[in-house]
Amino acid sequence: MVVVKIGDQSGEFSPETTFTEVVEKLAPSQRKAALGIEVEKVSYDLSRPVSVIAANSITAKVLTFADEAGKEMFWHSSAHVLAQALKRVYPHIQLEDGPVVKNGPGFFFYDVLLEEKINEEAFEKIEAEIQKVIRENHAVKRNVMTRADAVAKFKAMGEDLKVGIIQRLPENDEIRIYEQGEFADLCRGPHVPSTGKLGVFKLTTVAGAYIGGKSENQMLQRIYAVSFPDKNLLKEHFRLLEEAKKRDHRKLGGELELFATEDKIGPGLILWLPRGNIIKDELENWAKVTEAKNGYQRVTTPVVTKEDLFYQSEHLPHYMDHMFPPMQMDNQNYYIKPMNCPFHHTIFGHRPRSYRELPLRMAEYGTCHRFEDSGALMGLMRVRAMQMNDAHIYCSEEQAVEEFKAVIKLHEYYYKTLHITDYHMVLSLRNPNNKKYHGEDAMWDKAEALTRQAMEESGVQYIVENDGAAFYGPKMDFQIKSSIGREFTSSTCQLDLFMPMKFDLKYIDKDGQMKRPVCIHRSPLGTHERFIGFLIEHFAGAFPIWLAPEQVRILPVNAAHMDYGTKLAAELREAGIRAHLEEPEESLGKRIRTAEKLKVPYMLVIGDKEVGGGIINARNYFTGEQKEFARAEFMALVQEEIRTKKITERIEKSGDSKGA
RNA sequence: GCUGCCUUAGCUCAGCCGGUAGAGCAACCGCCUUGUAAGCGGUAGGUCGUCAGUUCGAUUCUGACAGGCAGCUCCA
Repeated sequence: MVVVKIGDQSGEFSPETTFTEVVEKLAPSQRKAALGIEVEKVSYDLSRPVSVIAANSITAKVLTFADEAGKEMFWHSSAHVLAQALKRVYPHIQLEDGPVVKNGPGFFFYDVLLEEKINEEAFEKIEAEIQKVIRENHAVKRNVMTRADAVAKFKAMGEDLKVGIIQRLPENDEIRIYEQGEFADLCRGPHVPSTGKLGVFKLTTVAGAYIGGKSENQMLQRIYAVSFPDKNLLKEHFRLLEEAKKRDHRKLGGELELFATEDKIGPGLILWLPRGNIIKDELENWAKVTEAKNGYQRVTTPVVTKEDLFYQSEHLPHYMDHMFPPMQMDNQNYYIKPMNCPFHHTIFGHRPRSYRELPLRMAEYGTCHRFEDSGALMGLMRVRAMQMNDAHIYCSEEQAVEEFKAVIKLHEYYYKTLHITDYHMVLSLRNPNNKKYHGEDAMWDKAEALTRQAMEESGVQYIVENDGAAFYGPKMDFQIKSSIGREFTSSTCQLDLFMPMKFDLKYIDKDGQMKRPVCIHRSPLGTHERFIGFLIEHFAGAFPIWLAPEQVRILPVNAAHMDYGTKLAAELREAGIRAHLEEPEESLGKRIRTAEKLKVPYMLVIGDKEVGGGIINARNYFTGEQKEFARAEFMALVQEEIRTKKITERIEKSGDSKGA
C-alpha cells in the first residue's frame, strides 16, 4: 500500500490506484479543475498509478490552470488538439512538433508541413474544428511503444517528420504515444485527462520556422495559438496585450516625438528628434560622469578604418556578413567599424605600457554600424547604426576578477538607479565543438574560470549557456524584455584573453618582464538605441524628471498671465530646468490635456492667484497631486529631484490616458 | 536572409463587385480669454508605398521592388 497525501488529507491506496481516483477520494472539490498531479516537482498524468513514484509515502499536489505546471499541461494538450483539428481540416498535413512557449505570439504552436498556405481566413475553420474536438471530450491515453512499432505506426499515418524525430531520439529514450480519438502524437507528456478539460482557443498567427531550427533546412508553417479555460480569461489576455502595445517604444517614440525613421534614409537608421536627443544626452552625460568617477579615460576613434585592422581582429572575413561592405580609397579597402574594440586595442598598443598604468580603463561613446539582416530589425531594439556605451579595461590577470566585479557593481548601480528589476543575467560559455570560437582551450578555460569567479564572488544570480560566448571570450549578459515580451541583451561584458594576443598587447611588469594584459569589454548601458528603446517601455514614456525631455510646462490661464509666465520660464531655465511656456492660444483644458499626453513631470497653471502671490501651482504627473509652492521652493524641489534622479511610480487614475 | 501578412493626408482609420478618394485628430486662419484631460467655425493637405503588367479604364486585379509587422535564422 502507498500512503498519498494531498493538502491536509491523506489515505492508503493500492499501487495500481490511479491519481484520478486518489484525487476523487482526497480532494473531491478539485476533481473538476484537476489537470494533472505533481509529486516532487514533477508533473504526471492523472491516469497514472500511484506506483509510478517509487515510494511508500508520497505528497502530491493537484495541478490546475492556476499552477504554472498546470498551465503548461493545459497548453501542451492544447497543442495536441490544435494538431488534431489541423489534421481533420488538412488530412494530408504532416506534423513536426508542438511545444509550449508561454511567451511570444502564442502560448504554444504546432509546426506543420503543408503545401497550401494556412492564412487567417482558415483560422475560423480550424478553431471551429478545435471546439468540436473539445466537445467530443476524447480521453487522452498514454502508451509506451517500442521504437520499431512507433516508426511503423507513424509511417502508416504518413507522418514522415515524426518518423524522423523518433529516429533522432536518444537510444534509451522511452517512446511514448498520446492518443485522443483518432489522433495520436509522439510526446513525452504529461497531458490533461481528456480534451473536454480544455476551454477556448484563439489562433494568433502563422509564421515560418526551419526544421530543427537550422536555416539550411526546409521551412515549415508554425501556427501559434493561445487557449484558456474560459472566455473571460481569453478576453483579459487580449486586453492586457493591448495595454502592452500602448507601451511599445515604436508607438510612443512617434507620439512623444523621440525618434523617427525615414524610408529615404534606410531601415534600422534612427533619426533622434530633439526630445529623444535630450534623453540620449542625459544618459550619455550620466555615463561619462560615472565612468570618470570610476577611473575611466575617454578616447575618440574614427568611424572608418583600413581593412587591415579588422583582419587583425579576425572580424574579417569571419564577420564580414554583418559589416557594411568596403569602400575603396587610395587603392585600399576601408570599412565602417562594427565595434570599437580594435581601435582601443590599438591605442593601448600605441606605446609601451607599464604595470603602473593598469588597470587602464578606456571609454568611448562610439558610433558603430552593423549590417543586420533586414528581417532582424526592430524599432530601436535592433538597428544598423548605434552608439555604444563602450569601454575596454586592460589589466593584469591578477586584477581581472576585481575589475570584472567592479563592472558588475557598475551595472547594478545603473539598473538600481533606473528601477530596472525585471532582468536576468546569463553567463555564456563556449561550446568546444563549435568552430566559431577562436583561441586555444587553455585560454578559454582560464577566461571562463575568471569570469565565473567574478560572478560567484559578486553573489549575483545567473544562468549558464553553453554556447553563445563571443568568439573571443566568455560573456556576461543582462537580459531584458520588451513590452511585447521579446528578450534582448541590454548590457554585456566579456573577458577577453584572445584580442590582447592578436594585437600583441603587452606591458612591462614590476619584474621587468613583458606580460600580456587581460581585456574586459563592457557596455552596461548597451547602445543608446536599444537602451532608450527599453527605457521608453520601462517607463511607458513617462520618463523620470532627470531624463524627461521637458521637465516643466507652464500654462498661463490667459494672455494677462503671460508676463509672469515668461519670467517664470526664464527663471526655471536659469536654474537648469527644461521648462516650456505654452501660450494661451488654445483653451486651458486643451493645453492641460496636451501636457498630460506628453507626460511632462510638472505642469504649472498660472492665473490671477499665482501672479498675485508670486507663487506656483504645480501638478505632478506621476502622483496627480496639485500643490502650491513659493517659486524658490519649487525650483529647489525640482533641482533636487533631478540631482537624485528621483523616480516616482505613476499612479493611474481611472478614466485618464485615453487614446486620442 | 527565409516564411506569412500589411502599406490610403503628419497620425489613427473608412472606402460593397475595377469608373482617378473620405472622417477624426494634428497643422494653418479666424472667433472665444479660458483654473487642471478635447470651446466654436473655416482653410489647406493625397500622382491611394514605387515601378511594371492586365484592362477602354487600376487605390481596387497580377508581378517585381521598397518599407513595416509577426515568427524563424542571426545577434561580435
